[in-house]
Amino acid sequence: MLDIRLIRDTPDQVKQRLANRSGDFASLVDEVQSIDTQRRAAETERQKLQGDRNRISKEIGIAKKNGQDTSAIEAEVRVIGSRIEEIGREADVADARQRDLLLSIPNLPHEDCPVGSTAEENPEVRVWGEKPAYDFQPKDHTVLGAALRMLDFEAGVKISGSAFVVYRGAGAKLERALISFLLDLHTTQHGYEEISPPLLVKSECLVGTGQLPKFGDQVYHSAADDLYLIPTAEVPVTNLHRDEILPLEKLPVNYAAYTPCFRREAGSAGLGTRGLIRMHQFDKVELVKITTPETSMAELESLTANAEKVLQLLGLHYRVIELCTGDIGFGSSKTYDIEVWAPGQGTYLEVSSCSTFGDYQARRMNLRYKDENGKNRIPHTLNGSGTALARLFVALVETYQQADGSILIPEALRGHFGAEKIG
RNA sequence: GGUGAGGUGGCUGAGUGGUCGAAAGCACAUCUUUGCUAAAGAUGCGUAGCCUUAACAGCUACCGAGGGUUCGAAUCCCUCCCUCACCGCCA
Repeated sequence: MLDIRLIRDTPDQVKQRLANRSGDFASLVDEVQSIDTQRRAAETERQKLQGDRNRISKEIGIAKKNGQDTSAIEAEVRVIGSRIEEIGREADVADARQRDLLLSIPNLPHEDCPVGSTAEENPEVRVWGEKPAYDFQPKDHTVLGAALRMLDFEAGVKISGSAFVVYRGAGAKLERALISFLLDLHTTQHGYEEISPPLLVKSECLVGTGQLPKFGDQVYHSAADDLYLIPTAEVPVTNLHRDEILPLEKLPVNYAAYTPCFRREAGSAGLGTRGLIRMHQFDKVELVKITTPETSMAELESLTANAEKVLQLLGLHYRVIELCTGDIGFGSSKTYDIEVWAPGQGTYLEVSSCSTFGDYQARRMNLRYKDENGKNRIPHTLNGSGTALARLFVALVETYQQADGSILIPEALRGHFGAEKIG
């Protein structure tokens, strides 16, 4: 969430920067401001009264020790007590309301973030490789997957409904090989620590990373236990340090985690019509960093480079775009998307979204670090997919398909897959 | 799931209704002294909020969480959570 002091001191600047996002947040900022004023007035009054009560209660203790009658003075404190209760309720209500409001206001886009209103205005940052040429009509991964008995969409529907899939045979093995290839790359070449977190988390975690309270309809929830299925490993992994004060030496923190991800995709158009591209459950290797504010922008570049390395090693053509202010996520202050080319689709597919959240998530989860002067400061959090598996699977299979319907395994993956081709 | 024990500051640990935000020790920081790969002493050393300031200071809250009793709660009562041990069940 945003720093209330920033809103208090420079409300117009805050509103101006939020105005570049999609959605209107000016009225929320106004409301936070007026609640904050009320809250502080009530808080000040409460604290003054509490001080009075503490002082007089001490006097009662002393008087009683001296054997004096204290009934009059006790009655006086009783009046103060009921007043404290009254004003305290006001303060608590205002405090809760203020927190709710702050949790509903998105992060400020970074100064570097290109201004724009829709995805069409996202600038292309760079392109790697080029679209492969085929002397035959490249097939869609659903066709290839069915022919090679790798993907069974009917079985997914039978077991769990639309937008679920069963990987089988070489498909299941390819998925597994990709996971271990990605984890090995990031842990041995890029310096990340591997994390295997719980897939069910408490609501506090989702508040911490920003999915709650606004996007509760997008996550699966087990009401009986009040636990949520993670929509991304970002949630449990970033929250590893919720409510902690990290020593400076521990920064930057670099974590890589493979997990399945679960998304309800409520309101998404085209669910279930395009093979693996948008599923309720998909695998992903996520990269998470916690850094000092001074280094976060450089770390965003290296995080993005780490994710790009995956596609480079697999020889997949991709481009990097930067999201404009109208398209970045709720908690993000700057985001790069990596889109891989899928020949069978004839489109680019987003396989990674690399963002810095500035101190936005850290403030929500009360995460801090001690700086060189021993002062508590708020670190920056970053994350990016390194990469999403289902779409990577699509790009890989479609890119390396051969005229005879078989699929070549790129060299970098052969050690993990244990064969040179499928089919 | 059952029974028992317990949750106090970075750690250990005292504190069962009244100057307790909390003794003591350890760790840590600064300073002093002696000197040499260490010792002694002094001082300081939690988090958040409010109010202020050039800066300091001051006030309030926090002893697992929430509620209750009371003029006053770390301390008494209730509910919940967690940890440990043993038992049961189980991949």
